[in-house]
Formats: sequence, C-alpha cells, structure tokens
Amino acid sequence: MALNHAIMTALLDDRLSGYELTKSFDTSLGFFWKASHQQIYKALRDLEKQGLLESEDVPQAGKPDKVIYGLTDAGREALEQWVLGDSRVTESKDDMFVKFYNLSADNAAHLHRELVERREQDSARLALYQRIRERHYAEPGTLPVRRRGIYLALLAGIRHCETRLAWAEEAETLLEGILEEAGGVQSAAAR
Amino acid sequence: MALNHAIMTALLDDRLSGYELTKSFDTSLGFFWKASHQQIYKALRDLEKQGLLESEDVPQAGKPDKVIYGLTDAGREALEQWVLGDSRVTESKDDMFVKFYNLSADNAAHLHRELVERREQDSARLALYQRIRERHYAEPGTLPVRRRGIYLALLAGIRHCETRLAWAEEAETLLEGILEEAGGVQSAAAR
DNA sequence: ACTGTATATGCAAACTATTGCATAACTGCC
DNA sequence: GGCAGTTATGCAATAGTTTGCATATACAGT
Repeated sequence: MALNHAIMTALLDDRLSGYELTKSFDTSLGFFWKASHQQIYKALRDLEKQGLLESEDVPQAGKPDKVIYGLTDAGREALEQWVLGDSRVTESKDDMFVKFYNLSADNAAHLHRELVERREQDSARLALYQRIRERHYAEPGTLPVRRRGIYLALLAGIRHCETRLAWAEEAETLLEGILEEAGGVQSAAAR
Repeated sequence: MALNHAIMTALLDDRLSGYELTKSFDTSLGFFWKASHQQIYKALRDLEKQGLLESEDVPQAGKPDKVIYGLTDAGREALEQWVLGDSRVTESKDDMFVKFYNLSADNAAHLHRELVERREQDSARLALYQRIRERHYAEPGTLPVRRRGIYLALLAGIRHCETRLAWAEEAETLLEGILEEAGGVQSAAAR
C-alpha cells in the first residue's frame, strides 16, 4: 500500500498531526496521492501500532488539542526498503475522458463546462507549483540529493498541468466548433 | 461508478464478450480506466441484472464458448444521463513519484531502473497511439461528432505520454549526476 | 505425451477508498 | 445569544479494487 508510505514520506522532515497531513496532502504530495482525513487518521493509528510511527499529545490553547506523529527508526528503515521495491503502476482513472468517448451535440455544452472548470483548477495548481519552484527549487543543481528528488516530482506536476491545459484549450475549441454547427442547425430549424 | 460506464461506453459500437472487453481495456479506453477481468465479468452480470445490457451465448468451434453483451435502450439512456452529470476528479496515484520524495544516493540506481522501465512502456504506448491516430484520426475535422470526442481522448493520451517521456529523460539525467557523484565519493574512499 | 500459451469465465477473501454521520473547542460576525 | 466557519478527531456502512485461486477447451511446439 502506498498511502502508508506516502504518509511516512510526508513525515520525513516534520512531525505532523492528522489534520496537518490532510491539508498537506491537498498540495505537494497530494498531486500523486490523494486521501481523505478518515483514511489518514486510520493509517496513522495503524502505523503507530506497527511501531513505524510514534505519537505525542499536544495540548493547544485556543484550538482543540492535537496528536502529532513522527517517524521511528523502524519507520525510516521500512520506508527505505519500500522505495527499493517494485512500483505498481496504478493507472489513472478519470471520468471525464471516458465521457469524451460519448461526445454528441447534446452533451458538448456540458463537457465544455466541465472542461473550463477543470482548466481553472489546473491553472491554479500550476501557479502554485510554479511559485514553489521559484521560491525553493530555482537552482536544482545546488540542492541536497533528496530535495532534488522532490524537485523532479514538482517538475512532473508542472509539466502535467501544462500539458492538460494545452489539451483543454484545443478540446474547448473543437467543442465550440460542434456547438456552432449544432446551433446553426437549430436556428435553421427554428425558421 | 465509472467502471460500469466505461464498459457501456466500450459497447457503444460493438457487442463484446468479457474477454474482448478485458483486452480492449488494455488499449484505448484503458488509458483512462483500467480494470481486471474479474471486475469486468462481475460488472457485466450486474449491468445485465439492471437491464442496461443484454447478453447472448455464442457457441464457438475451436475455442471455448463465449457470452457477448450489448447495450439495451435503457443502457444507452443511462449512459447519456451519466455523461451529463458531474465528473469526480479521481486523482491519479503513482507510487513512483512518492518514491522520488525519498531520493538518496542509496536508492538513485533503483529509481533510475524503474524510470527506464517506465519510459519503455510509455514509448510503446505512444507508438501505438500514434499509429491509431494516423490510421483513423488523421483529419479530425471531417469525423462524425462522437469520433471527434474519441480523437480528443486519444490526443490527451498522446500528449500525456510525450510529457512523461520528456520528463523521464530529464529525471534520468539528474539521477545519473547523483550516481556519478556517489561513484566518485566511493572510488575516492576506496583509494 | 508434456508444456506453454491463448481463449473464456468465475468465486472468495483481503484490502483500499468513499460517504455519511458524529463530536467538540473555539473564533468571528451580526 | 445564535450561527457559520475552522481546527481536530473518529466510527460505521458501503462501494470499489486487487489478489489468489479455480476451471475448461484447444492449438502449437518439443
């Protein structure tokens, strides 16, 4: 399972609570592995039971108390071993592309809307990643080894967003063409 | 659930058996939705129970008999309605990128190997998609509407592969740099 | 004859993910 | 004083996926 390993990876540098992990999974690492808070809290308890994480209760003023987790030596060791194993190629699953196989004059407008929405999300994410890149990864050659790995992942995220954005523009243009054709037929029929 | 809808989508034009669907899921549609044969056979039976598919037993000589499935009118209707609903953005999950967050001199060689393997797979897939494009989608403007949707999906697959390939090359170069540094340190230490 | 590969289908257990609901402390706003 | 929003954690049911196993026919090569 990679959720456990993704969580341990997020804890490599910082000791974090479930809540903080949930939010950090929305940004950087989350591009490659999404998880809900229910999954994360459960995984944290499991990993602690296995001795790969240790927890500490942190009372807070002005906020509910929290539990922060950190890697144990066993956890670090297990993570290193996991990296050396085979990756399973979990293919991406995306409703929207399947929908494109069903394109018709009737649903082109709907797909166009979904595309615009998706494009806005990708734009926002791309902007975020580019900010991170400029601030923290401007000169990858000078970074310590592990940071260079994170740089590569970030770069993959950036490239991926860019590709999707360019595709979305093309797709929107093509859909608009279909909508115009259909519109023309409709107004002709309306006469 | 999109597996059911992906299956119905694959049956839009053709009546197929579970086995044929399993194989077709390895190619075109499979880029956006992977499924094992166990999943597919079960989904087919469920969809038939719901009246969205109909089946027919086809005795074969020289091969085991098979059951082929086709969309019913209710199935076509359900599929059209599904397309008009919201897509859930199932984020992609990929072990390998998580592993890059753990990059070290110790695992760089391993990640490099995985990368090369991945690149070979992407290359093969890209070649396949480009052949399909040339043969069947060379002039997208002249295609019927639904085929234009499939063209867009295919294009997304092509772009995606190209992006990953370009990234993999960069990543390999960076990893080779790390391996050389580590190699240098080792030979220095060996003296 | 034996082995491997392809065709063709399926069950059952284990694992992973989603959805709905629940609790509780505190902040800021009207 | 009430209500919405954020922080913080969790249970339980359902849905979906993977893995391991199982069966059976037939062809091609050794």
